[in-house]
Amino acid sequence: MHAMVGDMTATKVSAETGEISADVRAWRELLARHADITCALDRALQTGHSLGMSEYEVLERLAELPDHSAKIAVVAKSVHLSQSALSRVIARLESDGLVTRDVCTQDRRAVIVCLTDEGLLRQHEARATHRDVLAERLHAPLVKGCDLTD
Amino acid sequence: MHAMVGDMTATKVSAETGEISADVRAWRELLARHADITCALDRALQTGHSLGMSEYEVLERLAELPDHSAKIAVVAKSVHLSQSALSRVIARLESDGLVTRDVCTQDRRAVIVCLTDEGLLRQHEARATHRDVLAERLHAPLVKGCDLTD
DNA sequence: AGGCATTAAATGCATTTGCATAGGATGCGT
DNA sequence: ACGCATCCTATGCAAATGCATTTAATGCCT
Repeated sequence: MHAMVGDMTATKVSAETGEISADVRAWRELLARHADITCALDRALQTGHSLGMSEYEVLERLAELPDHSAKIAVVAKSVHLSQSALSRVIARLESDGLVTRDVCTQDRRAVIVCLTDEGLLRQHEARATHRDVLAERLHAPLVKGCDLTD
Repeated sequence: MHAMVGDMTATKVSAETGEISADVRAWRELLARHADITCALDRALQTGHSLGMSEYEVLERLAELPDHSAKIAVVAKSVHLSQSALSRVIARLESDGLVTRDVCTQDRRAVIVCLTDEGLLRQHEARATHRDVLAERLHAPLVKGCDLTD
């Protein structure tokens, strides 16, 4: 059904002693790294470029495409947002003049999002900030303790 | 000021070709892993134990302590929530009868959170779910594409 | 053509979160 | 003892998110 990870001995021991398993430690590190970078990235993008992380990511994905446009459903596949959240992110980007939304002529249910010139410019400006924050924090040692016994 | 990571040649090339840098790839993987596990964990804890992830984490930290209690400010150090969000998580846990909140007698500004018997029980029940989800997804290959060119 | 399941996107609503602020307690300097 | 900066928690408020539902368009089957 699904793979067995670790062995019963280790599980039993950690349950008995209250020790923290390797998985939990790894998970907490992932959480800590994610929180650190997300926070820094959000602040940097917001203060420097008036963009939230979700908005930047959509711009980024579009900028990577040859024609800077795609159906919303396609963008959804590469962004970790619910369909409704993505719909609203794109609505915000549109009202900021960074993307356009046009009904797809082939499939009139779909909407094609396309980066405007201003959107492409903003993405390029923000890209440097984005790169710098990642370079600075992606591999840096974590500061915050993962558990109270540290 | 801050360390230079990578070299200008690589940066220039990726900027020109639109290639995705190693940092960005790593970051997207981190985001994808985080989203996948967070989503699964939240669903599993919610449907199985009526607990959100934030709530579970607070219970977990308290359960690891010998006396199952700590000042809120101490818990805050191991959880990635704003002070206000943590305050509300603890308020929810209290109204669910899983923790108690008592003003610290030594420092009457502080509040001591303490796991109730029911809280400890719930944490123990949920711990198995938590462990299983991590074991299943922490090292599993990622399904969702990280960029639109995949 | 008509009916029906399916798909795409938008919207109402409740929840969670963070920021800014307020309220209360502590401790230190004078 | 008084004043004042600091610390700890709670709360008002706005923004972002997910779920459920709605609206609209498509494709298929008969």
